Amino acid sequence: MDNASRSERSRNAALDAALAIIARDGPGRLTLDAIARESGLSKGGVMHQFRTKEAVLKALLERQMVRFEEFSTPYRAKARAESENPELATEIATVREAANAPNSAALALLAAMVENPDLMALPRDSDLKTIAAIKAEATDPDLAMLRWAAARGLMLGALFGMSPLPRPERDRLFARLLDDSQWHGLEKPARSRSLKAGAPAAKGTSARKRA
Amino acid sequence: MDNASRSERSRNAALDAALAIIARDGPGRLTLDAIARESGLSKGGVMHQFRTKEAVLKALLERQMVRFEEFSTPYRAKARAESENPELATEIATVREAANAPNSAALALLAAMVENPDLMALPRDSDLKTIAAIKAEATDPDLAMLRWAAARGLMLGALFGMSPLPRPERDRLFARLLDDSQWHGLEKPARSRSLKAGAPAAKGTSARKRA
DNA sequence: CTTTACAAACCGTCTAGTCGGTTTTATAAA
DNA sequence: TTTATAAAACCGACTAGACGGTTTGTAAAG
Repeated sequence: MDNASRSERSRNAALDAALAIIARDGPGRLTLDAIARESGLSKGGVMHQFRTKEAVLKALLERQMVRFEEFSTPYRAKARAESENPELATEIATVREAANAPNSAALALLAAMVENPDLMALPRDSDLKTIAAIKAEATDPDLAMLRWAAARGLMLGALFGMSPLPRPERDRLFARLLDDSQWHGLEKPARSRSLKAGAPAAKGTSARKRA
Repeated sequence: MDNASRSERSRNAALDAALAIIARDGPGRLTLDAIARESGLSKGGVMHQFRTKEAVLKALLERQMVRFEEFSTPYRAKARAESENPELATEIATVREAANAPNSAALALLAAMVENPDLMALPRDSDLKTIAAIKAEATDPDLAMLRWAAARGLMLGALFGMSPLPRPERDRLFARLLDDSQWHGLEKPARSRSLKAGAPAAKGTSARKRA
């Protein structure tokens, strides 16, 4: 095997091992020795591929972000044709993917946060763009943000073992979040101040979307 | 000072110190020596009150849970008179509190997760009951769960520094989540299960999209 | 022959937990 | 109140091991 492939194989083995450890034992147990043990490499081998532990976390974070982009890009292409809010739909579907994948990106995020909070800047910047895109396409930006927040809440709950929602229920909730037609009842135009007390005109105000 | 008070004072000092350290330096920096330094106690004093580090985390988690119950109980009493979904309203308001409090329960949760994921069982059990109560009172349980999930998403995003939502926007979103009148447009009756006696059974098997 | 990938022993530091000893509080007999 | 004794709270030096990272050595690729 040539050197490039050999290196990549080792790097991936190390990152896979890191994910497995975080998922199984928690981010506090992620050590370089543990990575070496779990991956089958020696510690020297790991350190040859990553000069520091922080480099491992950074690489892990970047790899996971790439993977989710590989999922979201084709999804977005399809969603643009089918959905009223393709950016929101893409984000929700991607987050659903993260919730269902056993070794998700969010685990990497958690480990990064523990070790070095600065690493969070990477996903945060990407989030900023996502949020802007979601708001830009929405008739009711706040409602869009709430759908986005709900997706995140479901994912983080599942990931951290916090919310004990069974899988089928989670799937059902994600499906409802994704379905634009289920949210038209309460959209409020972007620029109007809150009309809490007034006549809400709940049912039919939604038809004037782009149809 | 009598022994009981002295002990409690020391225990609280240690837990306060732990929270401060997590908030300031991150959960990775939480060590027994750091707790001793920050609290003014000696290492031996800390170890006398808590036999292991895990015991510290457990006590911290439990204390924070109690505190949030102290917030939520009177809120629930008021909400029962004012809201259609008092359990949901209470939970959303409590989660908002956690998002805004500088030394939140969620920090303790984070530290526990890092050190020993098994400790998450404590809040998980409490969550189970909350979820059941929210569903029981809802005309549209899935929608209620989504409002609940959105609140969690907002809180966790703020906590982890993940979502860069500015404070006023977060407040606005929480307010909308809390306001029952804003969610009536899309409620769907609970699926045919005897949740509420005498509830008019939904036509057909499922929640079909509204035309 | 040079460079790259990996192995394994090793180093200094940090951390959880221990231990013998000291001070403070509790109990109660004188 | 005083004094004797025990128990609980507290201290800080110490230890064994884990940790991130380095160094030295070896085999394969180029």
